[in-house]
Amino acid sequence: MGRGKVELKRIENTTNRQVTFSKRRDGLFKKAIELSILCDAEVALLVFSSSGKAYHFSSHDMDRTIRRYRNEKGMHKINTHGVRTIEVWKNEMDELKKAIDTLETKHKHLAGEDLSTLGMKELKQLERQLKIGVDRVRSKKWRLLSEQVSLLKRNHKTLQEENSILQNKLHELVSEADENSGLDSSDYHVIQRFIPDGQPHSPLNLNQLSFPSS
Amino acid sequence: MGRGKVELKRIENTTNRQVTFSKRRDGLFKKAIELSILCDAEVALLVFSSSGKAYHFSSHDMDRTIRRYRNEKGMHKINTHGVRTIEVWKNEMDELKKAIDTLETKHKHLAGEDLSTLGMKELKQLERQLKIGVDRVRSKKWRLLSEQVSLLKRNHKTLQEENSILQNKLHELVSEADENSGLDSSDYHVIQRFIPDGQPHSPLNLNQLSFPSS
DNA sequence: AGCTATTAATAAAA
DNA sequence: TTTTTATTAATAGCT
Repeated sequence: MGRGKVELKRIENTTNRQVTFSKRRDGLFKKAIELSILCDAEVALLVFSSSGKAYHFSSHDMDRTIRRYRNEKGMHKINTHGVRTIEVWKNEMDELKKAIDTLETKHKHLAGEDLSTLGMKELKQLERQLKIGVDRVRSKKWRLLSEQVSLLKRNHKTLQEENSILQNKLHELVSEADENSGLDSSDYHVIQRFIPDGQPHSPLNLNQLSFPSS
Repeated sequence: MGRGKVELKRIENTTNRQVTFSKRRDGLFKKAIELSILCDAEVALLVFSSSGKAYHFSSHDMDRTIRRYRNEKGMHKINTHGVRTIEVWKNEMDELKKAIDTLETKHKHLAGEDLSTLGMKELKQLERQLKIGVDRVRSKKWRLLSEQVSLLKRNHKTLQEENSILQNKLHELVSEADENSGLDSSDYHVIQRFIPDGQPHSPLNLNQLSFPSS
């Protein structure tokens, strides 16, 4: 793809070789990038010119890709060096640290901090996410509250029933006493004061209930 | 270089993507080999397909090239100060993992997931946090939008000014021509068509503007 | 996997 | 180095 074919062997003319290196290096990196994007592949490329200059590309994280490569090979020959073990540990640590960084950044964004790097698109997405979060938290709060209320109602009903039974029994006792031992009406009224009238104490600790403000 | 151009973005059709991967992968490795031979360069290439299969090439020794890369980056970590025991490493790892767990849990809570372990108090706090986040994101969005709008306005004003200057000049020219060479009224109307009437093209690329939906 | 119509890369020249 | 141009090489869409 030029004005003539080229043999696959070292270009002896130095200038020519350098020019060709520049062009083909650019082409190679372009192709590497295209492959990684078009085909969703993980690609890492390292190039050193004969003069010693370094060029590199990695679609993901270079260390991660190298690690992945080493793991592939490592399956074959486990721990021949012993040094590798430490390398592996280090790599794992690096990954964990990176994961933490990512999470912390996300967390800050969700808290509305460090937003200066975000564009309108990201901000909109973030707001959507936050709204979903708020909605879910609210619905969970509501569910909790409903449970507590229905528990209260059940309890209340039970108490009312118990209460009316107690009232009836008390009335019976008062009537019996009235008939059998002739107490006067003032005594009756004293006893009446101890009969609750439909507002019993609740055994529920009301401090455990807290109502959402919205 | 095919029967049509291809956008630089992930190929969505799976079959197509796999076929393209095979072809371009072969092409990429061929190019890498050619570069290393023709230009006497040290090249290392690692590729993982999206399905996880590994492919690699290195003109010299892979580990040597990776080492060279790490040296360039100054990645040579100083491991000279004392030998760390495995216990210490483990502890550090565990701490990092714990930190990740904590962050992930928080993250889920902010997304409104896994709320079952939370009580009303925590839910209220969470909601408050989320609201703060939403407010901040919204205000950031608003600031961005305002900037975009004021940019637009400035631009618009400039254009209007330019426009009226141009219109005046055009009118002057038309008047002169009218007086000096006695054009009839039909000619004048032809010229009139080229006088813009206050709705100039904007040099701003309006696609760069995105307005929040709320 | 092969086969072409096309596009992309690039060798040589300027 | 960079640009241009003539050729060769790579490959996208089909079969």
